[in-house]
Amino acid sequence: MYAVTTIRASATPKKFEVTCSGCNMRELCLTQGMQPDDMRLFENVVYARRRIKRGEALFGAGDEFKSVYAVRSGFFKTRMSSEDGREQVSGFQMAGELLGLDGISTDQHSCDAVALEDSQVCVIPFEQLEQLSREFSDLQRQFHKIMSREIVRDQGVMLLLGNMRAEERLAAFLLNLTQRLQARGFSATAVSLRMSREEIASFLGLTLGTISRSFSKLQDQGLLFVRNRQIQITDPLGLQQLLDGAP
Amino acid sequence: MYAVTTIRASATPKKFEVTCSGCNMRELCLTQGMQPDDMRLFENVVYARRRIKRGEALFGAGDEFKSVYAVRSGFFKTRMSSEDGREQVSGFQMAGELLGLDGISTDQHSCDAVALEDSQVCVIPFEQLEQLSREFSDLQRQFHKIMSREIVRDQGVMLLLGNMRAEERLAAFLLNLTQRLQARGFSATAVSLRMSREEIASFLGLTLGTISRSFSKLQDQGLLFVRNRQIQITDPLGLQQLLDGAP
DNA sequence: CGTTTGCTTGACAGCATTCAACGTTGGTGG
DNA sequence: CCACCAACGTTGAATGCTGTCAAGCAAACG
Repeated sequence: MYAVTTIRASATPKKFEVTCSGCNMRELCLTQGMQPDDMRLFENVVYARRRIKRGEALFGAGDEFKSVYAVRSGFFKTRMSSEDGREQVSGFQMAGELLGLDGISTDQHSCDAVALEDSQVCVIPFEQLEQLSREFSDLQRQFHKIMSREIVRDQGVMLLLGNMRAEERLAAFLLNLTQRLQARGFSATAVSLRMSREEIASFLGLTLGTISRSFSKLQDQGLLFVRNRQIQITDPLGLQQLLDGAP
Repeated sequence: MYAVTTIRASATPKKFEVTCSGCNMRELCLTQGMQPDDMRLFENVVYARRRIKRGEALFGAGDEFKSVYAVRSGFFKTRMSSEDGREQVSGFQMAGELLGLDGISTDQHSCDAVALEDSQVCVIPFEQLEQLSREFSDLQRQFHKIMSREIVRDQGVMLLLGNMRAEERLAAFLLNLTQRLQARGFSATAVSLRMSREEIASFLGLTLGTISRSFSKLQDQGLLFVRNRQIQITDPLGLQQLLDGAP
């Protein structure tokens, strides 16, 4: 169905000059709500960065779990597969979001994380994260919130996959994407998709053809303009109403 | 689609004599891997129990989040809904499993937890859980593993909802159920379902009719016997192969 | 014993998949 | 700079799975 081959990024972490306190994602990341002094200590733990080239994997299913990762720049997808080889994109991650939380449960990652464009992540060794979060309750609380948010997010996707039809799924996907982009200072109406139609399809439990058709239909309804991976949302409320009101 | 009415259980926590160290679910619960001495301290936090009658809610979406709950006996479903009223069962929980983790992210529960039979839960005040897990790394680690396991579980459901056809979904559901029951000392082949066909359908993103048909088909294939809510699995490997091999 | 609820089954319609053909884009090398 | 190729995306037609609706039945409950 999808290519199983996975190119691994070189595992060499590099040290950069950027700090958590100086990071413009700090209010969306683990450090949210931390005291400046505590953050200084946290920076001693999160000193390593890793560059991941487009198409390379940050980690793969089965890899030993040692760290979680905060996306510093770029864009990722996570992809899981069942024993028989069925694959599915389980999420898309952008700057400020955490990757690797799946690995805690078994000390092994259960999905692949692949960069959709050249990216950079902060490496957060998990042992040390746990240790620090034993000392700083702000950090502990924020970490728990992030894990919980991931649970709630996944359940939202379950609702989407279980209840919505193709157009609604795509609308929900686009709205979610634009909301997250907006929180990062980007336009809420002009989106440049980083993922292929096939990846969107996989994430939404549909096929490439259905996604393409759904884009066309949303465009015919005057809700957006599609030009390759450039999406111009002309009627955000209309998109939203696709989900709220009666179909 | 589904009834929205939710009867709330009386909020009176009761104290029982049973301790964590004496609980037969201790190896499946938060206390797994804890030292006996630490467990004693933990018991001072987890002193309250709540009885929930069949059909009553342990908590509901929007309720303030104060505690997580460990199922001591009985059986629950969690149910979420989107703004427009679409509902979906997001999971079924049995003894030893944790409820309420969704509430951490926003300090409000985002789903309902409803007892499918008369049940009993241990109330674990979250503030105190965080405090204790700052002192005991075993507890901290176990809690993180449980949250991570929930993430992985949800992603497994996403894969099911996104990729499988009706019979496969039902097979996967039954296998998952029997595995969990087996881990609790019950038979892996004789299952007494606690949920209705409609609840199974909602969980699997299907309709009541399709579930009923799928049960009949699995029975016709000689994989199991259905008699109301009593399921006798006669060919567990065959069920498993439904998922592994080519459909 | 009657009523209600839950479940099964049939017929039909609809939405998404499948398969295939065609068009477009972007990258590569001449 | 252009030509070519491969990957990606769009669209059409036919198939098939699942949803919908309704009828009938069984089980549970009072």
